[in-house]
Amino acid sequence: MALTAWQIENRNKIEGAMSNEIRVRMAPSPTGLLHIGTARTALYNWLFARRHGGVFVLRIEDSDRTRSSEEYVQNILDGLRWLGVEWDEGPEVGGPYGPYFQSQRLARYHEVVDDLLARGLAYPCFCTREELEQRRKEMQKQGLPPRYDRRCRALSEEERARLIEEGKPHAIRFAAPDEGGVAWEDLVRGEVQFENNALDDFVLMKADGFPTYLLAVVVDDHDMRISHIIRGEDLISATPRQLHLYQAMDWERPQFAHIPLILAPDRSKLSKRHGATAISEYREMGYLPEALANFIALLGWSPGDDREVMTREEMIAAFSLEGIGKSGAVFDIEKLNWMNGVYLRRLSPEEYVERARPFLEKAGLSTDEAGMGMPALQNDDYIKRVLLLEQERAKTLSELVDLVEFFFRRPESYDEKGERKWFQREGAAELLAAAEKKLAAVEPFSVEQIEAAVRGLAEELGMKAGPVIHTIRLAATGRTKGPGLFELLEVLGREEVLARLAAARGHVQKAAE
RNA sequence: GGCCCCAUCGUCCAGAGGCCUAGGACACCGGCCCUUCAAGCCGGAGACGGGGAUUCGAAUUCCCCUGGGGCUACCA
Repeated sequence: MALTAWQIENRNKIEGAMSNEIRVRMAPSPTGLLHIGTARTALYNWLFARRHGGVFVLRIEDSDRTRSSEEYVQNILDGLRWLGVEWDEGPEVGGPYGPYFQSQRLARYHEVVDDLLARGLAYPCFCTREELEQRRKEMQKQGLPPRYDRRCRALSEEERARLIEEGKPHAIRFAAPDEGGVAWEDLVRGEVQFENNALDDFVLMKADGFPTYLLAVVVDDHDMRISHIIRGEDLISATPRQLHLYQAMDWERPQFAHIPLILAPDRSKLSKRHGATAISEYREMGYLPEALANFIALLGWSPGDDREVMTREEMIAAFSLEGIGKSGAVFDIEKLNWMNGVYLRRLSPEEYVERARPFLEKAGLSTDEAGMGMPALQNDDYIKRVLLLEQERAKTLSELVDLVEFFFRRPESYDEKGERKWFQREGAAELLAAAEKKLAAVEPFSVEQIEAAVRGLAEELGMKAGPVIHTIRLAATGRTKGPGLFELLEVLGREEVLARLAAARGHVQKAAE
């Protein structure tokens, strides 16, 4: 761990001589999967940096030793990259202000704490968790705000030395001012102020030698020369304490912008119990990253006009902190579905197929395992044609699996309502038999020829085209909805179509007995 | 409970004193198109939480109430 105060001061003097450049950061803690809300905050920071030609830093706040995990770090990195939120400095890309993991910056936090300790702005606290917990309960019972009673602040130097000598575990607390107040000009909310007497002597360094969030963010944001802190509203109450630290260290404080939270339909903070909250889950559900990013960007921000579907470049050009609203936004998956559909339809055929294919493969639909006994159908071209027939209907990539399943598996049953309507009709079996015969003779087996044949058949039978089409559709797919019948039959291929019609005819006859 | 934040259609946004008989989008309803479903197009219903104040004039400013939310850890 190479960071020392001297090095940092020196470096800042050299590099920072005149860099009031915009530097923002996202500082997730790897204690869970990348959350929708975290991702949106990252996006806003990224957009802000790009808009102003600044730098976007990613820093991993793994100062909670017990809850952080490598697996989550990877999930966060992957999720951000997938969304197209690339960081200029941070894990795996490095940068001049690293390391970008708080667990690797321990010496620096101790350095700061020692400085505070030496100046009497911090003190060791020997209270145990249990003691603290009990006192908190008592205070609450008495209707008092549960603040630390500062008893260790009153300890004499001798007592402190003795307890430390004894090896008694202790945390380090900040000696917070109890008079006056703090205020800052929040870039989205305007002036926000707090009274100091509502704050208590918060912990800077835990007994395990790891910094708390409050200490680590301030030190890192300062060391990494962060100019703007754009973060969730849930951290608004952490701000006054951070401000006190900046003041204690005599560091220039950054600008703050607290963005509203993303809410669940019941208007509470979006959490696991409301369903999918992780970016990776949306990825698996088949949402396109550009659609998801576009959608979450609009949750709390607007370009100022009525534009909604926007490219990355348009968003960058239009982004501003003024465009961020103050109230929480409910995550409406219905609208996401719509927007994802828009993006899906706008994809070029090639790109669309490329993105959709993995979902079919995962479902086993493009392999022999599908067990359809249709080896000829497993080729590349077939999959492409199948996928293309559903491009305008799909809302998500994973939904495609169901939409397209009948192309890989013969129907084992038929849609109930459809069966009643089309199969239980007078002459249904005969109709299917006639269709078989007719389609057997179609040459070539193309959309145009198939259409001509089917319409011709209807005419010969003295029927309208509709019923004939619907009956054949049900026989060939087992369903009442889907792509245009002629297109669908062409892709399925003559052999398979005839087999399915025959099977359906058998089914109808059997049911009639 | 205490501290802090917020408040326009069901939802996401526009609206920064007269342009608002409040605009767009999703969802919803109806119609068109059509072999179904989707897509697309056309139309409809749908909101300024309440009360004061300022002003010639308020969705827009101020105050109060109400409602919602966040925080209140040796988590971040």
